Amino acid sequence: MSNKPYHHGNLRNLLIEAGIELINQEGIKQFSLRKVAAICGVSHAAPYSHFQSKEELLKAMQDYVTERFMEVLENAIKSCPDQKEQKVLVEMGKNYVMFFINNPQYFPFLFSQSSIEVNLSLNSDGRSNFPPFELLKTIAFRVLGEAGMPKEKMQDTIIALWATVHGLASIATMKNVHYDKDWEAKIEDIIWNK
Amino acid sequence: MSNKPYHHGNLRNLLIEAGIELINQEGIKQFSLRKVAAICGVSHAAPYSHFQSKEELLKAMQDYVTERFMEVLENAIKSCPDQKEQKVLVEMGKNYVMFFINNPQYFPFLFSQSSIEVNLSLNSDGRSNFPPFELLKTIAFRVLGEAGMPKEKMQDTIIALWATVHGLASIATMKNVHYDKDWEAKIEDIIWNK
DNA sequence: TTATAATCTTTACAGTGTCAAGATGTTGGG
DNA sequence: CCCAACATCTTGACACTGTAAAGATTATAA
Repeated sequence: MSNKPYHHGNLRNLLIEAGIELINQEGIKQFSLRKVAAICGVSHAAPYSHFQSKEELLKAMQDYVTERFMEVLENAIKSCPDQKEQKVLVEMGKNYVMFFINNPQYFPFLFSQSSIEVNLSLNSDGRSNFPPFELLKTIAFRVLGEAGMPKEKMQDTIIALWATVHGLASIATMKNVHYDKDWEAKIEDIIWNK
Repeated sequence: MSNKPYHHGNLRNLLIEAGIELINQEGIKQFSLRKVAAICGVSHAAPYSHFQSKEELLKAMQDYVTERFMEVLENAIKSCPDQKEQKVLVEMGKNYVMFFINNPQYFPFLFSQSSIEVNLSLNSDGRSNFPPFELLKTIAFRVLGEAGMPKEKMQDTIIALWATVHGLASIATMKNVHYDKDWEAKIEDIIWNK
């Protein structure tokens, strides 16, 4: 195992962070391996010591962003210590959307090429490789169950909830969105009124 | 004006159709100008007689796909001649999602680079450059108005409706979606229960 | 210390978007 | 009918991309 500096410091992590920085500044369209290498001050082939291909670096970057996304969702859960009914779901939804409003480039970056596998079934043997959705499923399953919702309706409800916040995030991160009110409050209303 | 064959037939339209075919087969990631030119049997620089850049060809292809999308939405409206209450909205939503389930590559193609401008206000001076959303807004505005919904609530409701179907389309077109029931019926339920 | 392995550089190659110059066909005015 | 203007297409070139191979450099372990 080697996660420590060899020659040039911990180039692997540097590439990931510089890559994400590049995505934030220029968008996924302008991203290139050679640019990231140049930013890190190494030759254009150096990344191949840590990643087998451009896709592998992108995958590592996506995992990193997904971890930040998870933290934001977990913050929503922590902010509801009592976890009154569906309040925690609304908070999660709000944070879901706000994460992408605060980092608009992340939405197409995470979801456009989309190696994300989706499993909508609620039993534990059906897992998605996208942890945020698994978290949302788990919390929603518990909250809705405690609220007395029959298992039949739960799957549809959870899909609808996910679709709504996911769609809001997608729409809110398009170009030139004109909206006359405060997003954060508005999103909360929309999720509540579902 | 010249929409007729000059040298090589109507290369402009050929490029658009071949480009969309390529997107369908290999996805947006594998798309290249030179491939499309080769498919059409012309030299690699020939497209520059009809499009100023690769982006312009992609834009024309998006417009073409958007027209097909509009036809599908308009079919939903025509299929509800009585237009009973919200039935037409459910049909539109169902067709919205099914269009992308039937053509999974179209979703990232239309929405990833996303030159789409969004205007969520309901007065006519706020227009999106994405006709499907304008159509959905118009129909929803009329239907919900007839149902007696106050204008205050309409904006949120329409956004929520759009976000839900848009999110469903996004989720349904990810890789390896496992779902244990029939999409078409399920989508209808989800939209109804909103 | 020395051999082995990990890391990085250099060089090379095919594929990409785009531009400039020229070739080829089309059209309209004399 | 002819020729000039024009639209269309080809050829060649350039910079940039991802990636592979070979070699150089440095760390690790025996």
